[in-house]
Order: sequence, then C-alpha cells, then structure tokens
Amino acid sequence: MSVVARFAPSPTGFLHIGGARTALFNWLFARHHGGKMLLRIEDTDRERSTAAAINAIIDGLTWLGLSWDGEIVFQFSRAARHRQVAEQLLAAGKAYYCYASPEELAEMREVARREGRSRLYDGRWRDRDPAEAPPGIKPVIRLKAPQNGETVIEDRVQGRVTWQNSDLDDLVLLRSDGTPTYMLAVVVDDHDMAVTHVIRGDDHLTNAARQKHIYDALGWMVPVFAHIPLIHGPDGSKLSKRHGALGIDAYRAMGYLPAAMRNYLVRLGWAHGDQEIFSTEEMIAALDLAAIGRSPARFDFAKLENLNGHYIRTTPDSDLLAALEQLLPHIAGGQELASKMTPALRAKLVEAMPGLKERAKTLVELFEASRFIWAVRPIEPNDQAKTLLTDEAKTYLATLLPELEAIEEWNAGTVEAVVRPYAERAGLKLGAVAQPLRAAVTGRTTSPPIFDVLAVLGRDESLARLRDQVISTTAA
RNA sequence: GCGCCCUUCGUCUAGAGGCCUAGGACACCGCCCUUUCACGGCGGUAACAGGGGUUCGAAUCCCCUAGGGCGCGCCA
Repeated sequence: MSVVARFAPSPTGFLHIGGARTALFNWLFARHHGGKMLLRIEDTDRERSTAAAINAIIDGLTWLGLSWDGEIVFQFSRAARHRQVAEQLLAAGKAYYCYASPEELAEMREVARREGRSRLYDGRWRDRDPAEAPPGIKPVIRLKAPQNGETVIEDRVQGRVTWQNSDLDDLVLLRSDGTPTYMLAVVVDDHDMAVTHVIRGDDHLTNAARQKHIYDALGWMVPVFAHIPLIHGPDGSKLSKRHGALGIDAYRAMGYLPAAMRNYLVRLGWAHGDQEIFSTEEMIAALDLAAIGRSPARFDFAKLENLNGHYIRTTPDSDLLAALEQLLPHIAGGQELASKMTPALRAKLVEAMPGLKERAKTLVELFEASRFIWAVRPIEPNDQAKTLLTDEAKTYLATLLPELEAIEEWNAGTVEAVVRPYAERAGLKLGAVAQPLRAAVTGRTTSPPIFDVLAVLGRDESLARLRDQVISTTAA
C-alpha cells in the first residue's frame, strides 16, 4: 500500500514553528516511503480564515523546501460533500438532530462544572423525538457515539491509547447553519483523499478517538495515526510569541537558512543515535515514526543559531550571497546594500565571503559584517574602534602609510609582507599595528583577517581610508 | 473537575534489565591556536523527579506520589 500523508493547516494565522515541524515530518515520512504528501487548507472557519494566512502557509512551506503533491484542497469547497455525509449518517440512524441552543449548552456545562461533573454533552436530544423540537431553533446534527465499551487508538508515536466511551460524547457534525464542523470535515476529507497516515500535533490525540467514532459509524477504514509532541517555550510553558511562536517568515527575516531550520526541527523530539547534522536525504532515509519521543521539546534559539552557523559555513559563497540578496528587502538597512549592488560589488562580497561566513550565525550577522566592504568614506569608527585609534596608534599608521603606498602588487600576501616587518622594526607586536589598521579601515574592532580585508578593499580604497584617519590626526 | 499523555545534564537527546563509572550535541567554564572576532582542537562542570516494589541485577518492568502538557466549543 502506498503512503499518503497530508499537512492540513487552518489559515487563521501564520505558519508557526509547530506547524512547520508537522509539515516537515509528513513530508519526510512520505518521501521515505515513496508516497505522497497532500496539502489541505482547513478553512471551514469562515470568520477567521484569511487569504493572507493561506499565502503565508504556502510561502512558508516553499521557503522551507517542502513540496506537496497535487492540487491544494480547500476544505470549505467540499462543504456540500460533508453535509451529504452528515445526512447519510442521520438517515442511517447514526446521528440525530440536537435542538439545544448554545446558551442552553453553556448553562449545562456551567452546572456540570459547579457540581464537579464532566463537561461533556449530556445527550439530551439523543433519543428524543424531533417532534418535540422547540419552534424557531435550527438544529445541529450530532453523531450518535457509542456509550459503552472503549475506544482504542494504536498510535505510531504515542502507542496504544484507550478511552472509556463514557468519557467521550456526541460531537457536532453539522452546525445549525448547515456547515460542517472540523471533526466531520477532517474525517471525510482524509477518507476521500485516501490518506493513509495522519501525522499531526499531540493536541489532536483526543480528537483521534472522537474521529474514530465517525469512521466507525461510516464503516470506513481508520488511517494510521501518529501524534507528535508539541513544542514548548524555553520555560516549558506554551510557546508564545515572545518565545519563538513566530511565523516561519520571521525566522527567515532573522537570517536563518531553510536547511538549518529543517535540521533543527527534525531533531526536536526525534533522534537517530548521536547524529546531529542531517542532509535532507539523510533525514528522509533515517526518519522513523516509532523513534519519535512522546514528551514535548523546548524551543532553544541557541541551538538553532549554532546549527545555522554550521550551515552558513558550509554553504558555497555564491549561494550564500544569493540568499543574502534575497533577504535584503526584509532586513533593517538591507535596502542600502541592495541599491548599491553591482557585479563588481558582488565579486567583492564573494571574495570576502570565506572570511565573513566563518563569523556569522545568521544572514543578518553576515550582512552586518559585510558593511565595511560597501561603506562610504570617510568611515566613522564606532566607539570601540575609536579607543584603538589613539594618537600613538595613528602615528604608527602614518609611518606605515608610505610603505603601503609603495606596494606595486596589492594583495593579502604583499600587504602582510610590509606590515609584519614594520611591526618588528618598531618593536611592536603585530596586534598593536593590526588592530588600529582594522579600526581605521573597517571602523570596527572585529573583522575577517586584516590582510584579507585590505585585499578585498583594494589598494586605492584601503589607502584612502587610512589617510582619512591619519590626516584627521595631523589636523588635530 | 473529568479524561489522555509526559518526566535522563540548563536545553535537544542516546539508552529497549547487566555493554552505564549514564554517551553525544548546544550552552557555559578553562587551556591551546591566533592580528581582532570567529572557526578548530583539548579538557571541565552538569542528569536518570521522589518513594515503594519485581529481579542475582533497573535509567530501562510494575505501583503510588509530585510536577508538567494536551483535550473536554455549533474553533481548528
């Protein structure tokens, strides 16, 4: 039997981190088995579903490198089919009309809460004659769920989970306005779409039991369920916006790479021995639902950053530049670089990339670190750099300047061949010269190796920046 | 309140009764490399929630307690 998995988000917000991981697991699982992953947008909540959210989901999946098979299914478009199934159940005596108003039900639950009883629907219309229906009330259709015995789900992640049917109630299938509820829609759609494996968040575990009642009433085969644990915030509580419950687009804007994101997400709740780094192919080969843990994992930015640093370092220079350019419109100050971009500048950035990427944990850091390359003279040193540019240091630079100017062939090697002997002659440690040099030329106290920096900048720009600093000394 | 689930270093996890003196990774702390910052290398601190069983032997099996999560909508 070939595998059909699906990712079924509701478009009521962005694609958050938990949803992204669910999608990833579904995708990996489908690929692992050479099956399909379908995408279904659960937009039956007309009030809260938005086109913007749908786009965010599609963009997010695309950015993450996750693809789906076939056309996207919009659940709302299948409402007629859902209604038909509800009526079929009604006709078969497996469902019934319930005329209890929302207010009445709210009161029922309130009383139950006060008396310390379960808040389940009490089945007040289950065996009642619809002829007794109060006038002016449009009924909902409820499933006549089993009242005795137990319901068992053999979950691929959670194991065998059992509920007493007395702890479950008659859920609503069709609302009074004739639209389907989520419970009905999911079951019908998963069946009609021939879904074999339902991999979703642990928050749906109880739903699986209730959905099994619908499958059973319809005589349909129940798919394999796998409820993966949720992601929590660093403090163990529910993931909030402050923690990282951001849209996947926010992670993109923070400069994370899709490969790092995938690698981080796949290791949350799942492990394959001691392996930490996984290529996509390795993930596909190694993923095993049974190896997914059952306890929720906490979101940890530090580990994500570390992984991102790894992927930045191992990404080819030109690919990295391409990723950075794509991100420019989304990062603060990025527009400035975007507007200056020329083939010549690109070449400089690629040339500097080996030194740059070694030091960046995110594309945003990479961007910031690249500033010295495209900054406009005169460079304004930051406060830390200023403390390096003492009068004494500037004297060294002034002395060094003519020697640098005399260099014919300007590259890292030739510049070093001038600076190093100079420091020795002056009885200085290399750092005593290199640091002021760095401060003068980049305006910062940290940068890639200084000789590489000078080489990337080129002879004219390097010397001009040095003169800018040295001359301001002489003037003062 | 009722139901279901979970609990190994700060974090992600390895661990399927003896391989555990509990392993790896991130983070943290040292040292080395070094022109800065990184990278890299070496080393270190740090965990089986608690209590009872079962067993020759338990992180691994059972029970209880505690803590945490999820669900209990005409939301999904």
